[in-house]
Amino acid sequence: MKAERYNPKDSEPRWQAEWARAETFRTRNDDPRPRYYVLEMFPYPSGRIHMGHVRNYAMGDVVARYKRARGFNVLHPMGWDAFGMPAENAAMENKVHPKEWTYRNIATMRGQLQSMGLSLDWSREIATCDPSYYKHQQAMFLDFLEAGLVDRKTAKVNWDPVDQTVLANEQVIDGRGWRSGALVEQRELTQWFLKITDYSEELLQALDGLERWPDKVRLMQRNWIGRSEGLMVRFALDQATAPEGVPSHATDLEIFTTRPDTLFGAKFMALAPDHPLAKAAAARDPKLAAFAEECRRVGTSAEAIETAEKLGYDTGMRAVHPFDPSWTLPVYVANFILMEYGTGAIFGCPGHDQRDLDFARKYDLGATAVVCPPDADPATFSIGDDAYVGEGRLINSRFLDGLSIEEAKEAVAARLEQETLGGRPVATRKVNFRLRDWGISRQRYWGCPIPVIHCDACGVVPAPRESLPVELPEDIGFDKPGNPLDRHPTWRDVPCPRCGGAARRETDTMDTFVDSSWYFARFTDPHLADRPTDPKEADGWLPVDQYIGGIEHAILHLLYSRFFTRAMRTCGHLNLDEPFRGLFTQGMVVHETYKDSGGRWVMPVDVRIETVEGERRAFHVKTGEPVAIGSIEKMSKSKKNVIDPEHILDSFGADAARWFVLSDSPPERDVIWTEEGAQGAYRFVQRVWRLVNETPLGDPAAARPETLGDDALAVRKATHRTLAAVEEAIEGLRFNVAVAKIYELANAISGAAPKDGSTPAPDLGSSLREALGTLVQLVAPMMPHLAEECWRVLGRDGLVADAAWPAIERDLLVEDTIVLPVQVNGKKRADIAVARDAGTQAIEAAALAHENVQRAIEGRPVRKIIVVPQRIVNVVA
RNA sequence: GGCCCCGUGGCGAAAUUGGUAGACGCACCGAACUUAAAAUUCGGAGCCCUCGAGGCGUGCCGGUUCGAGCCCGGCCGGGGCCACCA
Repeated sequence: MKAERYNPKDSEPRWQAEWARAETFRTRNDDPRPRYYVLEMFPYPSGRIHMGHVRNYAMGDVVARYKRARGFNVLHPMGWDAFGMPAENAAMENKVHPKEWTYRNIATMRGQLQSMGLSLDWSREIATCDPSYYKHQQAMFLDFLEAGLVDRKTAKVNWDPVDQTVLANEQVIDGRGWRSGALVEQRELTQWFLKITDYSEELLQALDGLERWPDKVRLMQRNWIGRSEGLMVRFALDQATAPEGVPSHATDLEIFTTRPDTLFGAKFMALAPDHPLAKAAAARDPKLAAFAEECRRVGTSAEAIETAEKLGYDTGMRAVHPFDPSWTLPVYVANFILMEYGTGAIFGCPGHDQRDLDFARKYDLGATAVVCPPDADPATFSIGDDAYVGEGRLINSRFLDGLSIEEAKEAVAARLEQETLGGRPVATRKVNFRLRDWGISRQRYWGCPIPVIHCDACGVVPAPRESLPVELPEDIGFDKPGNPLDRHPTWRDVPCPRCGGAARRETDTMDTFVDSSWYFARFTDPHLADRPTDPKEADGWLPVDQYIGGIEHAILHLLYSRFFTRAMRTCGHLNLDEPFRGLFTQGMVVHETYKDSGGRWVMPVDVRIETVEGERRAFHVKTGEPVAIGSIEKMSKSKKNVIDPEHILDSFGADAARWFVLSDSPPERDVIWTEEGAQGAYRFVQRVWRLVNETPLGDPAAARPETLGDDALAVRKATHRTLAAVEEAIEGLRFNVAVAKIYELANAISGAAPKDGSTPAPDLGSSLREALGTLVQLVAPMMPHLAEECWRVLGRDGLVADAAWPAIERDLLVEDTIVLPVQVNGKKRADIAVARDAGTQAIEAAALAHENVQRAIEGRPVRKIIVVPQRIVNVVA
């Protein structure tokens, strides 16, 4: 009964059609079973899926199918992060409308994903560029506006003068726009901000509760939020030195410090070039103005920071030390002070801050040690080339001398809080965050319009709710740079909703990160017309039980979503804090690179690998010429080391592709795509098919005999051991381990089956039948089409996709006799077989009786025997 | 500069979380089947040697322990994130 080879090209579309027909993966909100929400980060519709998608969605699909089998009502939806710049770039390059380009790509990619056989509920599909989606986003913007969560303020941005748009920091390369190549300018623009900083403390604290998130991601977010505790201290300005034109109220200079303990080591003050006091001084000092301009020009984005010299300009002003009216400090403007952090001003303590020390050495400002290391002599300790930032006790600090750093911080805060300057306390305790508000204005067309109207008389007026969605106009052109919305008078010019006078729409659109900050909530009830969410459904499904995506979103997308969920809670759209209970960040798919003799990159499809004299060699398939094998890199068009999933799905089928990206590497690590590995996966597809078709099983109607022979029992034990192991591996998202365990079961089955094709004894036959059924079910989450086909061959009812996960017979997991390794002085010398419940004394006796053990002891007295039940015996002699 | 992660056969890796290191796969070697190849099946394989009931072995050095891939300290190498954050 030789079976035909399994043909995925025939089988896969058939089962996909069957699942669609039976609505197998349609999820109903009124299903009473416990809920489980699996979500993979939705794709940007760039044109075609890539291997990263295949890996991401294969993982999510394993979880989704496994949880379905375990009896959960699983929500596993898919959508499109469909707004963004590539659509506009395509419009400019290919004269195709962004909308048309985007929807065409969605159609292509939907087809590709469907050919992967994913257990998705396509009835819940959403695209963020669809007015039925962004309508609600606009409504929520208005909600946030009313709730005080939106701000409008000026901020410095990277401005590309050629493309006439704002660029994100990542889009500025060596000070030039990534598209236009034009020198980027720093511009002050009035922009919309979402007040994520209102939730700084909460977003930080709640990280502790995200136990099923990778520590790495939590740490990255913690650092990004960047909480620091310190003191705001006001230094009086020495009025004799204050230049004219400094506003009379600016009698003091406020700084933020985390090291108030080092106040007696202060040598200078430094201001950001944009600090109001610096600007006022610059107004009367052309040289200072030129210096500040120079600082601005260099900018802070580039990595030139590493090499940038610490530069300062002495304003001539002096600030009075808070603990000594006779002690004044020079006030510099310095290029390394950021206006955005703290107050844009610092006091410099060269002794205990390396940057301050560098600055002080350059301008000869001195350095006094005020913290003495525990092992140093306070009388002689001084600062050399390195600032001292470690623990110690205070010196040279008057009333602080002898205190620890913590005690000194407290003492300084306590005293300065009591003192006043101009009627207000000199110092206040303050928690500072690195996190900034989220600027969402983009000068682009292909994004969600910000629903406000600008009226000369009334100012900023929200678009009336009944006018939503503010839809993007479709009659636009990309022949000129800049935002087409700006050049579209019939769209832009509208009457003011308040006074009826001439007004114009906001032409900025929202950052696309806004779109992806709530899509997971929309999936819970995606066709709701009047509200973004039904809070009952959102609360019922969320938080997402398992979210899977790339580590590149560790900060922005995941932090924005955490903020957005809280903002939505504030506005009554749902009632929870955290969107994602479990987060998994998967690794990339990487590939070798190839170069021909001319140094040109060669695509993997044009390369043939051979082993010549035990060495891997590559040749060009067309010319036959040798090709150099280069390093393994992330798949990229520029290095041409890209494998098109479509090609793989075509030649090996979806099951083999899925199986391969799940095997080998642990899912959080990069997986190397190799032709051999893909073929290996395909071989396993065929092997399972052969096992199911060709393993002789005897009469299918025969009942399993009461007593099993050794070989039949071994098969049953292997089956249930594998079942337990695979279950644990999938629960832990350790798909590579699950794959390995499945191989072991396959090996056990082929090892136990009669080699000559003869009919096995009834006990073995029924054990093998059970083993094959279990194998098919274990394989089903990963290779669903093959599994359905095999399920039918085995004569089982219905779809394996609907079948309940097999129950483990725990009795089969425990052995009556176990083999224990015996060590002598930590080196393994023997194995002994003992009863599972053998007592310590019996085990010790058996161990000592073994001749290998006796020989290793060499007649020395046995000092101690350690018996670890079920594990090991160690004889210490 | 700060913070963090990772180093195990030729390769990807596994190791019940302190208890037999190298499961499983890829590549490789041998055998069977075949006119031949592919496919398939069976078998081999960490390294070293004097081939033994042998020695060595999880980047390197040291420590804790009956016992360390796993814990602690210090190096070396690779990678990531943030980056003048006061």
